[in-house]
This record gives sequence, C-alpha cells and structure tokens, in this order.
Amino acid sequence: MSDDPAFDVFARGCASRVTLEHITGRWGGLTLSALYEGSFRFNELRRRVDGVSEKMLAQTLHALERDGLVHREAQPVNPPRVDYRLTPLGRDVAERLVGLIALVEGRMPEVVAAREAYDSERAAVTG
Amino acid sequence: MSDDPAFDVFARGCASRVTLEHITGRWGGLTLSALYEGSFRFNELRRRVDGVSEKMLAQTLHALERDGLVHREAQPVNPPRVDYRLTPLGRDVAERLVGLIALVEGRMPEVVAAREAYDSERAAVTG
DNA sequence: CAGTATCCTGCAGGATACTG
DNA sequence: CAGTATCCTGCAGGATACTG
Repeated sequence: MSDDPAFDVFARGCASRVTLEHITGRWGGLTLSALYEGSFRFNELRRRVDGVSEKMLAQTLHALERDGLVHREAQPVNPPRVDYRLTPLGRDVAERLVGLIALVEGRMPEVVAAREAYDSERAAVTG
Repeated sequence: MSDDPAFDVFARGCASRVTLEHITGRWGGLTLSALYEGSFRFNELRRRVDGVSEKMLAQTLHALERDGLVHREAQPVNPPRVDYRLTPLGRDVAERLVGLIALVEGRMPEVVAAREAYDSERAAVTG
C-alpha cells in the first residue's frame, strides 16, 4: 500500500501491532510503567495498578512475559514467591512509555483548556 | 498512596489517564501516527488506518480534537471537505508514539525469539 | 501467596442505512 | 464527502470461588 517502511504498523495482523497492543493496552502500559520503578511481586503489582483484577493482571503479565518484556522469577518456596521485573527490552520500552506519560501529565493544562473550549463551543451551538 | 509525583497515573479516574487512553487506545495511537505524516481528510484517514470503521474513526477524532491533539478544519464547500491535522501538542505526543513504534518494530526479532522460547518451554511441560 | 477456573455482563465497536 | 443514527453481537474483563 505504501513504500514507507513504517507504514505496515497500520495494517491489521501486523506482528508489531499485536505487541504494540500489549504495550499500550488498557493494563499493559500501566503494568510496564509500574515495573519501571522496580521489581514487584504479583500482589504488590495488583495494589499498584489501581483497578486491575487478578485475572487481567495475570493475563497481562503472561502476554508481556511471552513478548520478552517482563521476566518472571518464581522461587520454589512455600508460600510461593514470584517476582516480576523488566527485561532490558522491557526497560527500553517502558522508558519511552514513561516519557510519554510525563509529557501528557505535564501538558494537562493545555488538554483541559482545549476541552473547555470544545465544550463551550458545542454548548453555544446546541443551547 | 505514594509521594512519587508520577504515581497518580496509576489511579483510576485520574484525568491524564483518560487522555492517555485516548492516545494509546485501539484507534487513537494509529490515528495520531497516521496524522504525524501529514494532513488528511476523513476518508483518507479511514483508508490509512486499516480496519477502522466510520463510527470508530469519527469517535476517535472527536476525542482527540476535544483533548486538543487534533485540529479539524471544515471548509464550507459542497461536497464538504474536512481536513484533520495535528496541533502542536498533538505533534509532540505523536512524535513519542512514533518513536515507541519504531523501537518496537526494530526489536521485533527479540520479541519473536522470546515468544518462541516461551512457547517451546510450555510445550515441553504440557506435551 | 500466586495464581486458575467459571460464570456472567456491559459496552466497545462492527454493519447497515440514512442525511446535509 | 463527511459524517450521524440504529441495531446488534462478541468478547474484554469483572466477580466469585477454588487450588497447590
């Protein structure tokens, strides 16, 4: 469709688009960002990522582990102890994600102002 | 819950988390990345963002416009002509997004290798 | 603790038809 | 062309109970 080498991310079924969805998905980005701050156990992560269910955290961690972004280390003790941390690749990805989050957070005043302008303009038309 | 100023992104209901979801959502990221390459009309965008429906593209563009990331310019001609392009803020955000995509694309060999390792390990246990 | 298994529901999002 | 309106469905993802 295009000779631009980056264009194929827009295609459905593109392998990198799947990975991107794991990274930027509802829980993926939050989980990677949380792990950017250190190594955490399953329930520690659950507490850090507000609103995530057991099921979704497990599913998210599996996907990220499979993609080579997260390393899972299970110690054979009782009760079990499992630690999750970023791989080098995961760290590089998380770094960009954290940068994006910081950018958005820093510019929320602009976003809020834009919303107010947008809403008041619509209100003027409708009302 | 934490004194880390960046920690509140993890909280549900946090305003920046909503914007982040628009940016990284299923169609938001793809749309911003497409617009990073220039200005496009509605149906041009539809063709560029493979798989997006009219409804979802309209909805995505509304959200991004409201957040001040995309500028919509409607010319009062018949048939109508509407062009979408990034605002300065949208450009800054899209730049990071494109960087993230490039990073992931460039390191897909690692991802693929990790998947194979993960799958063969599981197959060894199950089979 | 670190998960898995099951059941269930809301809503994201697709398909289709229509409009200024 | 650039959308909106309606209807409908699959599945993301929550709640709950259970397990090694």
